[in-house]
Amino acid sequence: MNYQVLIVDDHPLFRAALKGAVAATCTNCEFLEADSVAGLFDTLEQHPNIDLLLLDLNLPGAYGFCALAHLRGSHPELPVIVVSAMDDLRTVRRALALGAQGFISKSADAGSIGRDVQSVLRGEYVPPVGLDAHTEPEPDSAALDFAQRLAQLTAQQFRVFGMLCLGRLNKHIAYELQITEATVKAHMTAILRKLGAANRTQAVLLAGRLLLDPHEIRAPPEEVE
Amino acid sequence: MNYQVLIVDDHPLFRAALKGAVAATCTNCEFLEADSVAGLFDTLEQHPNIDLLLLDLNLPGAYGFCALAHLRGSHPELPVIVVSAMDDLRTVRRALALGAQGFISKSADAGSIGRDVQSVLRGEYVPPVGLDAHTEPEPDSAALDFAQRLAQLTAQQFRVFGMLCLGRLNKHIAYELQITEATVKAHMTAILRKLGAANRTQAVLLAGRLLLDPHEIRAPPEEVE
DNA sequence: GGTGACATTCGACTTTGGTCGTAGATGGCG
DNA sequence: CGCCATCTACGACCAAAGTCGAATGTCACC
Repeated sequence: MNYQVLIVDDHPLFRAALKGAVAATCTNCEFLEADSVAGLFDTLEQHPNIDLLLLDLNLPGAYGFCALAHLRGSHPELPVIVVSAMDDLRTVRRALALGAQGFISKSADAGSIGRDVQSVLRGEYVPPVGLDAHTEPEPDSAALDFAQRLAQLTAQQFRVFGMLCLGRLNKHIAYELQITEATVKAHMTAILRKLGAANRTQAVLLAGRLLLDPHEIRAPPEEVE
Repeated sequence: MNYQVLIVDDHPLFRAALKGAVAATCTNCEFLEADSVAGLFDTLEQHPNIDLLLLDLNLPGAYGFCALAHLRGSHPELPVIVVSAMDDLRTVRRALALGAQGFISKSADAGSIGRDVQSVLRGEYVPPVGLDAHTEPEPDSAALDFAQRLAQLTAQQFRVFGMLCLGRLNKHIAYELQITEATVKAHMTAILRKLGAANRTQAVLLAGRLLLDPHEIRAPPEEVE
């Protein structure tokens, strides 16, 4: 029985390196690749039996933790290992708090990466530095609340949300998704309701909670919903 | 000849502590206080001869580095010392890159605070840990570019910008500032032009550059201006 | 096969946002 | 003083955003 592992990173060389590191210790692994958030969700639709996802945090589209948050809602059974160049304690803690099953620093060596992947595949991964996603105090309840709201979005709504976070007009979004502007607006209304925002500007500000350094920000938008 | 020192922090106790620390080593200092960004600029208008500003980064209104950026444009002659609970190297570097004359960690003791303030008042402040704002490599050119754009805003435009960053409607902003919605829209048009944004959503996304951890974000809004 | 829940799509309508032109107020400068 | 630049303010006009109701399709479940 083969494992199907999906590697998502925008850097082809790094995807190859990751693949090599995992293949060295996991002889029965089959690999899939994606280089963007859109490609990630497309691949998940076409291959519903993927066993593990290796997800880079710095993907084109500036979703940051948003993609992870939505993954937890749309594919709750799929284990995700976050791969990131940023590996400070706060980033690790947030990734685990948002539902990642593991965290791999991009500066880790191939051996430990292979071992960690194996651990997650067997369901026995233990986060480093004594972290425990479940007993740790919640680092930022506002961010977690927003993550749960993001998880409620449907696939199409999340695509719209992604382009909203790029500052696109409804017209552009409609063109990209090959639908009418009226439909985009309908999705937008649903998105705003689910995210608890009064308009798209507030939605973007809220999304900042999953991108921001929480120590640098305060006073979220008031009068929400 | 007395120095006029303006202390801006939302915590009254901490303002008092700062005042005490400075007064201990600076016997000819006169103190002014403000607890918000609005109060800061109001005070600056009423007292044009202030010699030094102690500015907390975590002020109500989520301006983050935006207030500092605008200060550099609207009051280029006024020295600013940033006071912050966050004192990691990146935060210090960014504050100095954005034009702060000094940086004081909130965990510093009264003696060193007094000494640093004296140094800045005499124009001979040297940033800690071997940092030099001028020879350091620019940490984030996109953020610096946006800071320069922010510096071009007029006082009233910056007030509008502040409420924009809270997700307010033009109607609310008009009510707060006691002007017509038409006027707010005119200011908004000027703001968008100066910031290089196509609409308010992009303006908020751009503002994120001065609030965000730059390592966590990528892919700024495209098709700007 | 029927039924209910929900995703997706869209059009008509209202509200909000943004541009343009304009006018008064202010303040420096020759 | 007259002149120019700038800030502030406003109304009229058009574009974008957002709401509501409704049609279609899908899937699970009885």
